[in-house]
Amino acid sequence: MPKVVDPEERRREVAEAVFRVARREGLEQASLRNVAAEAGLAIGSVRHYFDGQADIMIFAMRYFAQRAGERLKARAQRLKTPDPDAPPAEHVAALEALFAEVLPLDGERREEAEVWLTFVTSARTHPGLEPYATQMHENLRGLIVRLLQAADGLGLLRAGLDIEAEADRVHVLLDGLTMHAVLRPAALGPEELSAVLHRHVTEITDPAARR
Amino acid sequence: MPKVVDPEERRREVAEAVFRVARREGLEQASLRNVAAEAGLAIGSVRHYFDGQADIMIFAMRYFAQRAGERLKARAQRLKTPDPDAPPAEHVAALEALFAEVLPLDGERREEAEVWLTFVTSARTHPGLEPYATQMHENLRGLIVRLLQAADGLGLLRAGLDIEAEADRVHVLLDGLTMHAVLRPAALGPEELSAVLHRHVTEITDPAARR
DNA sequence: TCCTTTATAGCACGGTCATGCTACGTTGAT
DNA sequence: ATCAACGTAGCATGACCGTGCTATAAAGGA
Repeated sequence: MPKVVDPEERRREVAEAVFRVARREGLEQASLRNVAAEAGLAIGSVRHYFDGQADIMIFAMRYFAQRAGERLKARAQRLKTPDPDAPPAEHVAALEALFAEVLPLDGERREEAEVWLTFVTSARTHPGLEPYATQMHENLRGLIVRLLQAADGLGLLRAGLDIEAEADRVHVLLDGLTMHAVLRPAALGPEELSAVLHRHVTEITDPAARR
Repeated sequence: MPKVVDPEERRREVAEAVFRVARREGLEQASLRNVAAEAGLAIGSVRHYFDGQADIMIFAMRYFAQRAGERLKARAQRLKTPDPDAPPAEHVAALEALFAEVLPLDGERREEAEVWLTFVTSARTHPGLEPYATQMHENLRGLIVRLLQAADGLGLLRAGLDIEAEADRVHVLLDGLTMHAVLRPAALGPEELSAVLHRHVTEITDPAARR
């Protein structure tokens, strides 16, 4: 055999090329030819690792969803403060920081958000991609619910809040912020994103817990 | 001449065909051929009214943005209660109803929202469409600011709110709701949309104004 | 050394695309 | 009745697309 290559690694490299093309020119330009050129591979080589163009798309989105899910979990783990004796204000700050993790506040996450928006909107008319859009959606929504439940358990939230309804509101707010950051970066920069999130977290938490 | 036809009307019919194709199969399928077939016209006929495919796209989005802007204005006009003696609770309800006007709560607005999302996301990688995406964005944002200022003038809002920041939050919330309604209709139906909006309006308005 | 396996490369085909150009009716004014 | 203007239709071209298929090169076990 030739160079001894990890096939899965190659597929991931191709997927990264898909991401770059999709960010730069849109997913509809992620043709076999364009992707191969972007990856620096011959068209025949790419086809050695995929059944066809549809296969590339599906792999790329599955890979993206899986990676995004793992990062989400890792960040949640890292920021989870298991210290029940910390002052409530710290818990509130930790909650806000966790929500902020999914916002495109730096270049890397901004790029990730561009790919995310491209994929989830394209999934509406590409049935093969839909399962992964659903998976990402439910991953985030599940995390939000768990965080709000934990916060409520610590008495951080305003009294009488409907957790499920508030989760909807936070979810919609975070995705709306991400969408605006991607589509209108001049109008909604990192500071504005953080400001809106801060305002929202402040409003759903108990004033007594913030002191 | 043959049938005596209003050219502008013809262009609008073609644009409607673009909307239908974009909703059903995505904007990337809105080729000259597909659009002509959808409009029930010969490909040569369509080309008689447009310079080319790019011209069709730009006209379609401009037409969409213009129509959406007019509907927005008309709805705002219709619902604007110029009666300063009405009880505050009615004013709050009117504010919420106005925000609800932009949400895809029925089939027609749902279809409109699908086209909207397709266009604004596509505009990111189609420079010719960007001006109209900006226009729609600023139309909505401007309306929200004016409504919040009017509400604040009537003393409906909580004390100490930053109108501009709150406008960002409402804007992001409305667009996030619309996006979720389009992409995940099963998870976020009309009732959930209304519930989230109601919760939000309740939270930014003065409790005293709601009685 | 040879030969099987695997990576890489690319040709050829049929299809769709946008578009330049030509041709054909149809219509209404002269 | 004639003809210029305009709507309609479609052919020809060249580009890009996905994909079936074949060919070459490299590597490691026999």
